[in-house]
Amino acid sequence: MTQPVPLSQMLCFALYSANHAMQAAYKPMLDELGLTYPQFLVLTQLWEQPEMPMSRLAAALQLESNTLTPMLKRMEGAGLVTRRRDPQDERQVILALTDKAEGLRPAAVQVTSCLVEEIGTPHPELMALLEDVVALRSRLRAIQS
Amino acid sequence: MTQPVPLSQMLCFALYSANHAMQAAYKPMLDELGLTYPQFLVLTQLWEQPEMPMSRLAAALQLESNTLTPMLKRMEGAGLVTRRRDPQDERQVILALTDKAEGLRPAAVQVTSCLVEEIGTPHPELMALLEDVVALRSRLRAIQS
DNA sequence: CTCATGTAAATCGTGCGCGATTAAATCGCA
DNA sequence: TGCGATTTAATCGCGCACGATTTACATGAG
Repeated sequence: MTQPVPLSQMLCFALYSANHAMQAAYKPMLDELGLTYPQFLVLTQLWEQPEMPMSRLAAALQLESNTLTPMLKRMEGAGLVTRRRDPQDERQVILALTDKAEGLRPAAVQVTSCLVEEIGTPHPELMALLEDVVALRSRLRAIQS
Repeated sequence: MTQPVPLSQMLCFALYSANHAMQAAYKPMLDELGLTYPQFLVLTQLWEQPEMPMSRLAAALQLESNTLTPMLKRMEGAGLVTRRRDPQDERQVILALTDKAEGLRPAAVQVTSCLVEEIGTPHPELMALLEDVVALRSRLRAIQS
């Protein structure tokens, strides 16, 4: 059974390329806000809760300090977040949204709803797909092999 | 309507993080073959058709020369592919699999079927998810905004 | 034949992701 | 109280992705 499965029928490639297509679809709108796609995801989390330790953000995004530290420094440089050490535990860095980032929130919400509209798939179907993708992610994370 | 949708309910983040989880699940097995995840996708295409111009590979993976050229040079250095100019059209680069890369094919097929097993989702459900993700990708590519 | 047009790859710069390591602060236990 | 173990960020190196530009080659209209 060394029968080749073509790339077009591999779930891993479908995810890979759909993710790229999603980023490409967001790109023109995020460009206008001066955000990269990962930065947009970070802000989405912080718009939910505007102050949190970096460890919490890392858990939410499933990213580590080697990715987040430089990214958050760029965002700090862009005036989107502030970073300060927790006085109670100097190991931790507390992130907080700036007013500038708060100001981007309505536009960002528009970006997503605009994109959902452009995709054109009925909302219930999108939610069903969301659940399936989240379930797959859970099973993948459970592997650890 | 600037109501925030939480990150956990955004399809874009589900795709983003599921893609990362997929790459992480493949990683230990690809490490043993000495392949990165994108290199594995390139080989999957070339196992289907062991010789093709770079432009064709680029179309299949939806990547461009600025990504593929350095990656294929690394793969050439690793003895996985050969690169030569098309004598009929010196602009084009013809890629071909080496025997070494052909030799990896059975192991690679095992990798994927092993992973499908570990995920544990019934095959029909995986195929249904594949179709849904592919359909989403099509709609995203159609946007162009 | 010539030159403008077009096309395929390569190059350059920037921003992720992530493995591996390091540095600093805290914790826990004798 | 002191000291090893743990935790949290930061740092370093490398390999994608991708926008923008450049170079080499091919093509076609005049």
